[in-house]
Amino acid sequence: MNKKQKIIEATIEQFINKGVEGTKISDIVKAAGIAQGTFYLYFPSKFSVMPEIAKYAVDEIMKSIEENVNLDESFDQKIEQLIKAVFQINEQKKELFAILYAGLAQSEHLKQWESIYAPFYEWVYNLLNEALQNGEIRSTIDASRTSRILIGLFESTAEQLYLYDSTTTEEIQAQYEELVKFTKSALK
Amino acid sequence: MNKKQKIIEATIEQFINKGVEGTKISDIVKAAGIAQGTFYLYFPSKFSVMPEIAKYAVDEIMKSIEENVNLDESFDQKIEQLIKAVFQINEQKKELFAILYAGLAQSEHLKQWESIYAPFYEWVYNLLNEALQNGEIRSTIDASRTSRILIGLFESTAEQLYLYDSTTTEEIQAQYEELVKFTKSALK
Amino acid sequence: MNKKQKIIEATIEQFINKGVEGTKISDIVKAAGIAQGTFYLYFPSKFSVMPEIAKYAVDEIMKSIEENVNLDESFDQKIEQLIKAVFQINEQKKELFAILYAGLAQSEHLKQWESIYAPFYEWVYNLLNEALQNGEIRSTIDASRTSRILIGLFESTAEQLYLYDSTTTEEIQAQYEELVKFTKSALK
Amino acid sequence: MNKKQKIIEATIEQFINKGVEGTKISDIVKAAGIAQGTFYLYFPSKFSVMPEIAKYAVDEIMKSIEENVNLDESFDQKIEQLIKAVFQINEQKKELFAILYAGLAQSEHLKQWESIYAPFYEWVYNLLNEALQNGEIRSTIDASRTSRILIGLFESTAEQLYLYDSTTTEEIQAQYEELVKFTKSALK
DNA sequence: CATGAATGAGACTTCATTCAT
DNA sequence: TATGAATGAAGTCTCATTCAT
Repeated sequence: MNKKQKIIEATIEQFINKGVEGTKISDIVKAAGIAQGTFYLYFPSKFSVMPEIAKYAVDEIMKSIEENVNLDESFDQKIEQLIKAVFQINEQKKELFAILYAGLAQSEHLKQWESIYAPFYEWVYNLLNEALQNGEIRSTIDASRTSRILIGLFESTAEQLYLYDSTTTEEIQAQYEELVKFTKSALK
Repeated sequence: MNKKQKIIEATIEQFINKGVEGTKISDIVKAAGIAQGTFYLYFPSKFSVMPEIAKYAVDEIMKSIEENVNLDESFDQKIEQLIKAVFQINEQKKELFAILYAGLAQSEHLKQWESIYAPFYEWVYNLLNEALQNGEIRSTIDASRTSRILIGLFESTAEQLYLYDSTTTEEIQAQYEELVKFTKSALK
Repeated sequence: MNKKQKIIEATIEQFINKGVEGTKISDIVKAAGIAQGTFYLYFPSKFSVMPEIAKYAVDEIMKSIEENVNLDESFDQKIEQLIKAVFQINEQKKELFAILYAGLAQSEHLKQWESIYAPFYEWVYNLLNEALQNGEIRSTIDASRTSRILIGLFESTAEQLYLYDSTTTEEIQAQYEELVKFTKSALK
Repeated sequence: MNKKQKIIEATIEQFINKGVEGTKISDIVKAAGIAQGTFYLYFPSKFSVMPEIAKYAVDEIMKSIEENVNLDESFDQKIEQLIKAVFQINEQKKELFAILYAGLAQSEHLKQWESIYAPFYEWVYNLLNEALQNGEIRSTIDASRTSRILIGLFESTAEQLYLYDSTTTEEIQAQYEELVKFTKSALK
């Protein structure tokens, strides 16, 4: 594997284990099995690895969607599956997403993340557009604006649930169902 | 003003200007006009000032709600006004909320923030409960769960808008209207 | 002794022993008997100690002049004594002056050194002015310009001699005499 | 051009722009258009390029002398022209000479520079010798010693003038004239 | 001869924390 | 309580040098 990829993977691992601020460059290079100076050949700082991590996270989201959502089913079912996909990936990679959500609030890199998140936005946008054409959702919906609203809605709800280690499975299931009802109703 | 209050205000100011990680204890004491050692008489670290900041932020949210929401009007109007209140305070204090949202993702303090956020949750919870009793929203709504969903929905949408300096007023207005429609429909 | 003074003395000592570039901040603080961080309370870098060193060197020059030059004697004798003073101090502190001459060529600090060297310039200027009034030197001399020429002449000659460890005493004596003749003739 | 020559020229360029200590090997190889490791095939360190730079500088001095001094004219005119030549080259290459003067004070390489400077010393030495034979200067002059004194005198005066960016043309002209008078008088 | 990615020792600088006053 | 000079551990980053190709 090339060294850049090694650095990215080691950084994700260390960020998850120790948090962004708690991670030292020396932790990263140790985990990556490279020399201290080598890190700086590829990135000027640990923060500049963040976009790569965001790309990885969005890839994971998209993979989760692909695995969970059956495009042949009804719109309602696809919404359920989509929410399930978001919940699942947030559960599996909760530390990773905690890092991303915290980092997202640092506006300096927002522009970059706009483009990194694009595949997710687009997927939801297309879903809504198709549903609009099929008359499956109310015609007053603006697909572009609503795709942003939906993504924020799903992620904020998932975040609330999974960042608490103490949340029970029943609790999560109940909140999932509430969110599904809420969303379907919102789009009707 | 007593020194503790001075420290809290100086910390908010510095966190907003330089970010949490970028703020040094020496910045805070300089801004507060106190000696370096004095800080430690009140707080063990800059992070331990965070709950005070969160309290301040929730106070600001509640003030914005009180100013914007007329409890005598219809449920639909109250929802509109509530969203307006959330948008307004996110606009006015966007750096402050950026800090909070970033901090929220660090699960260590989530428990504390649960209780700090309580007034806001409760306000929305009561709003929903009353609407349920008046038959103004669908009866399948769980007021407690939905209050969390709504708060996440409103704040994530506002955050997306205001953390971009480049978002236009028209864009914000349009997104506001989309969100109002979305929310009303969700609760119907 | 206060810590700033300790730093200055330790820096001179280390610069002389190891050269400017060869001296580490850690060498200075070790020699000064203070903590690493303390250095930065007083100076932002080792280079910023240079003006203090230049002041010290000019003090040494002026002390050497005071010790060697008898103001009551004839102009010719005072010139001889002045050159002797410059030679003596260049011999005694050759490493210190080597550092200064090297540093002088870095134009960034020249303005500062102008003012630090002022006492020496002024002393020579006054000497020439008095001699002009007494008719001891040719009237076509501009005291201000010639003071700069003389200082350059004396220091460059001394520098050439003392920076070579191998220069013999006889050689130095002969060059001293040649320089005295040269200077007297120049001013006649 | 061969790579060694490329390295020398690139080093001069970089030393002038960034100073000796501020220049990295990587700057040199970039400017020379060669690979990092290639530098070490020709020089063991950046400092070891210094003698080559000194040779270049002395070549420049000698060229300036050849251009400015008409050997057929009177001794007084030749002195004027010589000083003009030194001033001119110090003006044109002030950064280069700043580097040399600073480097000269590092005694380690003085021996080498003795021989590099030889052509300049010799030229002045011959000038003085000839003038002695023609009775154009006082017979008490030792040509060898005085050639060193003169070179120090000219260069120190020029250095003082040109290292200050702010020195005016009039000021330079006046100092030039004072130096010419001074020198002629010294040799009479 | 030439390359240039990789190395890693080590200097620099910061800054939370202490403690004598 | 309050002060602020001093501390020194710890992390960042640089850059000369190497060596497999």
